[in-house]
Amino acid sequence: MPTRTGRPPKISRDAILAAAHRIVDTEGPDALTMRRVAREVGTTAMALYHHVRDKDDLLRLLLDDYAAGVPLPDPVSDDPAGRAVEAATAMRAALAPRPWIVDVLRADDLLARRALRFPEAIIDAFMTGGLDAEDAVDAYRIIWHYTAGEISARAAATRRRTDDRLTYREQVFTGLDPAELPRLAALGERWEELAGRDTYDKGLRALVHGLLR
Amino acid sequence: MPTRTGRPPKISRDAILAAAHRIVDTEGPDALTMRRVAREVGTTAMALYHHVRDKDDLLRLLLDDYAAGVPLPDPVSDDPAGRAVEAATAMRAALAPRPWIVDVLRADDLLARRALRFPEAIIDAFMTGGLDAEDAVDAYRIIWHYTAGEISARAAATRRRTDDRLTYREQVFTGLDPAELPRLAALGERWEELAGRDTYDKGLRALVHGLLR
DNA sequence: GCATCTTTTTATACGCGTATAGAAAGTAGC
DNA sequence: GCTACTTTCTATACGCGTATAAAAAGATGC
Repeated sequence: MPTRTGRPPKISRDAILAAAHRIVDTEGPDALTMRRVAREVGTTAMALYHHVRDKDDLLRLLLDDYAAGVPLPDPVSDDPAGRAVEAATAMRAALAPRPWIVDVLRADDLLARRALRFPEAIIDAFMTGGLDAEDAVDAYRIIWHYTAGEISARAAATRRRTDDRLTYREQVFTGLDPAELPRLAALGERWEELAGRDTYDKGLRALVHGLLR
Repeated sequence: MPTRTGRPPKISRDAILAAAHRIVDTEGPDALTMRRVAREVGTTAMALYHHVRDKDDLLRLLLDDYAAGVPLPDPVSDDPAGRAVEAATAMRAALAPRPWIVDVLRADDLLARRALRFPEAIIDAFMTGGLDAEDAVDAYRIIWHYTAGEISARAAATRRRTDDRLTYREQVFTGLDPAELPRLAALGERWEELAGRDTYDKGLRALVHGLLR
């Protein structure tokens, strides 16, 4: 008997998700608060908690929806290393504009249901390259850690820059003792410029090469 | 004339830092709130803001103190790759038990003043290995991204595990379609076990090898 | 001694995530 | 029609980081 008992719901998880998508799209991820979502669906913040476990849960659902829409391009290279690089690059390209996703997923190695194409492709590339299953999973997780670290560093740096703190790094780098820190002292003010470079691809290739060796 | 005008301070930055250290040491980083620190030094939360810019600033100062006490062991290897691996491993060992540091420093490539020994040693190893200054800085930043990503993933996973969500990953991995995701479907429940492994060293060596190639 | 200026401290307030308690609105058994 | 039971929603509250405004407490110039 599938009859439902209890007070009939005024809102649904889908409605919550739709509202959340609207808010993120139009006002950015910072605007996504439980109260804001509640207002959007015409209820109170606490009512949401009967449909999602907590805000993290909501973000995970949001990401899963989002991931479903991101295509994994067909591989171009035919060597395993090239395919691993391609898949990881696609994964990073999908995530980089939405660093909040990384903050949500850090713990879970990008394990959102509808994002699994990315790990699948990377693990497959490594196994094709001769690694056994365990080593391929290790390789994937290593690449994930690198990717997550790079994206969230980049996001934090951008946030910082829009704030104020151009000065903090300069502060750290002024008046270094060349006797104690010769390399850094020699770099001096160049750090600021060098630290702005996008090194993802370089690191990724080094990683893939080293892992397939 | 170094005479001070204005209302004499009741508290000092040093007192705030000392209190913060006490709190983190005895109650953990989650207990470190501005109000808690204020109570510890016998004042109100807002009074702290005349001595530190914001909570992030406080955390950075805290980290700087902490970094001063962590030794960088003398190198054992004499090849550059070995020295880079040693320095990075020491850096990670210093940070891993205190993942909150990584959250604070993500944007700044571990640029706390008194932690500069670590980048110095890593950049030096790479330059000794034949890279020019720019490539060595790139190499350091790549290693930092990897290290930061690994530490914060590990920390988030641990937090997750102490919570509840043993189930989330299982959820994602049940009922995969072997036609669509053959590699992952074949792994099945083994993921949980494989994802627990510590792959830092493996990735680090791959990275260093790839970067010095 | 008193007004002025500067620095620091306090008071109050906002929106955040979410814990807790209880009210509301249905179905089911009698 | 009444009571029990279940589910959902609402009200209230807590501690968080911190913005803003006002008060306090000293030095300085007259």
